[in-house]
Amino acid sequence: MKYLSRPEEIVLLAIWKLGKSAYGVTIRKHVQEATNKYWSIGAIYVPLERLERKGFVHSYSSEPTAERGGRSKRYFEITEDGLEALEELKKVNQAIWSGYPGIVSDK
Amino acid sequence: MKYLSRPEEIVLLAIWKLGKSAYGVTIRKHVQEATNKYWSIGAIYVPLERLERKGFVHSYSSEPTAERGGRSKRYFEITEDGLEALEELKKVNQAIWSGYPGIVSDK
DNA sequence: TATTAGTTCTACACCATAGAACTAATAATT
DNA sequence: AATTATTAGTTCTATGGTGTAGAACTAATA
Repeated sequence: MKYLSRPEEIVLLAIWKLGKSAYGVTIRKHVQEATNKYWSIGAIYVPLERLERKGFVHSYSSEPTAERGGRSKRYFEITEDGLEALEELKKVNQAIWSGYPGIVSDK
Repeated sequence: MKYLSRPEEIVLLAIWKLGKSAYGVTIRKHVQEATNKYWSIGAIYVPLERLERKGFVHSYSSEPTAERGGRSKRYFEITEDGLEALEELKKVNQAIWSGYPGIVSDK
């Protein structure tokens, strides 16, 4: 299994953390805060599209909300395969970083 | 500063860990063991080339050794910029993974 | 001349990233 | 009430860069 690219990893983790409230705008906000960097709109939506095509996330449209501009949102949720990919990635990360200063390997 | 791609991260960490003995073949071996996956020759050397172009590593040729096929090796060493990039990456990794089960954030 | 350790080369599909354009809702204006 | 402005949100698309494979090449000893 190929691993996820870094943007895919970052976006997928954001979805995992956001749970039920994961849609384009909240994901982007979360990612920008976590990485402390500007992310363009495309830098979020393109990986989202690819994650969905690969089966790591699934999306559905909500009802519009009754606020100005409150159009229907496209919510994302992580799939079983997505969870597995995260576990796999976690293992690889721990393996490659183990021994580096400031990294606690929890065994 | 853009982050390193994943192959670049993996290869750079391998160089860091290998220290004085980092050259193409040992790097490849180390990376394959750490990730438990097959890596083609190009999958190692191309990122190496790019890391050098970006100033994260530096390379030099050794004297040939006196063994069959023992031609001169191209050793790699991590630069100051490379070390900084690793520190930056470590921070990003900790930020995006914090809160995920099985991750110890050492604060 | 054969064999071996090691590196260079290169091709191509896929990915990263930016941001303009589009959509569909409510609010303001006449 | 009809029209226009504003807003939240998503879709689209272009382009340069990256990921990955492995064949070809090189330079040493057997």
